[in-house]
Amino acid sequence: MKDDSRLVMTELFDAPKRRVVPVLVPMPAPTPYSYAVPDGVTVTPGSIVQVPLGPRQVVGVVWDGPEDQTVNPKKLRDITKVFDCPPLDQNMRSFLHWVAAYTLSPPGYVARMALRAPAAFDPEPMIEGLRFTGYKPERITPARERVLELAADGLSWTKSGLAHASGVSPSVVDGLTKQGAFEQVFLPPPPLVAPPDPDYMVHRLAGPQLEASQDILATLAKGGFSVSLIDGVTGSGKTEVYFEAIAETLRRGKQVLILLPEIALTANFLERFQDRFGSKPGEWHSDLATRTRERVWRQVSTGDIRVVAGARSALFLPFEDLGLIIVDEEHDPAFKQEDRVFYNARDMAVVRARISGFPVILVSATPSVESQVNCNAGRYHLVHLPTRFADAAMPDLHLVDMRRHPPERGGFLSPVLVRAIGKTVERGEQALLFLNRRGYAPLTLCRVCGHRFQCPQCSSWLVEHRFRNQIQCHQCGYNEPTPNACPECGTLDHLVACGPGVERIAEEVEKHFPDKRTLVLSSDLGGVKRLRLELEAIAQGEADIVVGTQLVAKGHNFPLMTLVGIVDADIGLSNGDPRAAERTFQLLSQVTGRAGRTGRKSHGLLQTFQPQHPVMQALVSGDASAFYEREIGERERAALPPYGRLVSIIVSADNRAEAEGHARALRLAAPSGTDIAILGPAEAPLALIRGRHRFRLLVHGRRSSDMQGFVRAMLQNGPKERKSIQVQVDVDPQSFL
DNA sequence: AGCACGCCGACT
DNA sequence: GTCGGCGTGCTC
Repeated sequence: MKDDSRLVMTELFDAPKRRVVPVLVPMPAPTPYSYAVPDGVTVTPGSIVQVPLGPRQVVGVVWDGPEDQTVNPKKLRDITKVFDCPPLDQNMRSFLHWVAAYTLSPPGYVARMALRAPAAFDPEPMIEGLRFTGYKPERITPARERVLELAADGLSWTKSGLAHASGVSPSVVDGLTKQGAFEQVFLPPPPLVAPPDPDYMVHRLAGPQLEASQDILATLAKGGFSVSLIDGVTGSGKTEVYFEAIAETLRRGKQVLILLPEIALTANFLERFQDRFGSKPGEWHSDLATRTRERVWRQVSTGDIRVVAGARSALFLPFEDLGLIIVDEEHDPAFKQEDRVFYNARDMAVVRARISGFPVILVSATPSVESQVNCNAGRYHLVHLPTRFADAAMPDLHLVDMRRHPPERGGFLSPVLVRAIGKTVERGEQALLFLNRRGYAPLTLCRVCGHRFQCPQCSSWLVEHRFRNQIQCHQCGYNEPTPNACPECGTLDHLVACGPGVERIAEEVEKHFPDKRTLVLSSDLGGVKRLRLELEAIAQGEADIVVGTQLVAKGHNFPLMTLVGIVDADIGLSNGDPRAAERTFQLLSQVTGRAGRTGRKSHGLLQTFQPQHPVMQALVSGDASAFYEREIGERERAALPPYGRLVSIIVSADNRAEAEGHARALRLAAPSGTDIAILGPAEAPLALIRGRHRFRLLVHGRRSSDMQGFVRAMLQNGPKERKSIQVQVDVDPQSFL
């Protein structure tokens, strides 16, 4: 016994004092974990390290702050490895910290978003190359001759490059190497993209475009943090304006990030960039090959890539020296991430810029109401581009009152629209019909017994798809072959399709114009390749009438399109979403903006049952200011009840079903009359839109019973820390700005 | 998040 | 008698 205690004492006194640092690991712990730093290893806050976590090795970031004294020293494990790459700098760490606090997410998850490149943390390996030694083997064949001719300049070649360039097989080069004609050299890996040249092809701007760009450049010249919103109609040249801001930032030696909704990150955009800057930007999006992703990450962190065009996750790349963020299509809901860490990349871009002290430019033809409010309040600087440039006129938009001009029985197109299509195609121009509904008909029922086809998994309606001869659930993906008998009463051939989808509209169009070429554009017909081919074909004039879903709204230009018909402008206006009107306005503006870029006169016809609706009025008048005023007022009125009752509860859940389970539990637990809004953190700014310091609560809890108890207690006592559930209260993000 | 442990229902 | 469902707990 005595010996034992002596042993313990000895260990206590003699154990070398290991340096301990906090490390953020990719798991939902509320604080960093502590790890020991082995002798001879140096780390600083921001160092990217590999550490053991349970049975596996994970990537983490050495974090700021003192080590956690409470952790049992026996549990401490050593850092396995420090990666040879630039540590995340102070600004980046502050940003990650802020995002974690604001989105109420575990900091380890947020950090992981910055480390989404499995093997990028060690330097790229050198490329093996060959260089001519000056020695010519005695046996020279014609193939060898060609190789040596090329290599005679003494520059380094890769084996495959040299073989390819001289038109021989790599084994010829191998042979020459064996003979001693080449020595092995190591070359630094080539950059993914050449550095962009800010003065490669300067656009000559004029009129409102020039004024807008001077305005933006003046803001940039002041230096430091700022937010500008470029508000300009489709075709007004917004891109050229922000390209000037990019050029100026590049001249100052800083990196630039262009955030785009994933779908807008097209070859077309990259080419426009290349035309202006002489090389393509680095790309960052979800279907990048792993290898490319790693190289982009690496070269962004070392500063080799100067401009990145990327989807929302590009915001978390570790730029070496970022100096400008552009958020194009800033109103687009694709900037919201709604799993794990909930954030809106547009807002987090503003925060990243604020922390690092550089400008942000938001860009949209139809700004979000939030950004409009921020402009009105003077927080954001508004740059207005009111007109299209050159000969591109805005299309003339008109409403078709469906009560006065009803379609033929069984049809969905009013005679007014049918006539307009006829005139357009007779002139040899194209017409686009927009309907945001895939398939043939959104609902099928039995005429005999009234049975409605419903999804067995999730109870939404099954949508008939005639092209595929299937009925599908658009919610969960369930599908089965289209039946011809009613499963309820067994009656044959008495199933009736209710309402239109794009396929049904195409059928109606073909009936009216049997000798014209009608094409359906819908996301469920083939992959990206086929879609690209079809878009190309349309641009070449190989279709007369195109019937399309939402995907026609984005990016692609159809030069011959002079008529856009909105089959049902009212869709989506009454679905309970507080942003329904805003979304409809944005979507329809985008779709109608597809027409009229040709210099020819172009038209848009919007079929509606509500011609007086503010959205319709805003669209046809071309003046959205009254609409925005009204929307802002509506948000005010819809604002959640005052603090003291529940304001909003942001539920952290694994998936949507689970979140809805929590919502049900909350409604059960709360006394009747209590308003409960369940919002994701990405939605929270909606409730906070006027910048009032309302409180927001988060319940981190996974069990409905806990939630019920929590809600009861909170309604009695007011929000405060409880031991079984973490409650965080934080304030309006605007107070940060 | 992953992963292990542990306790009850249907089957090689 | 085992295989495997997911509820619970743990990782510095």
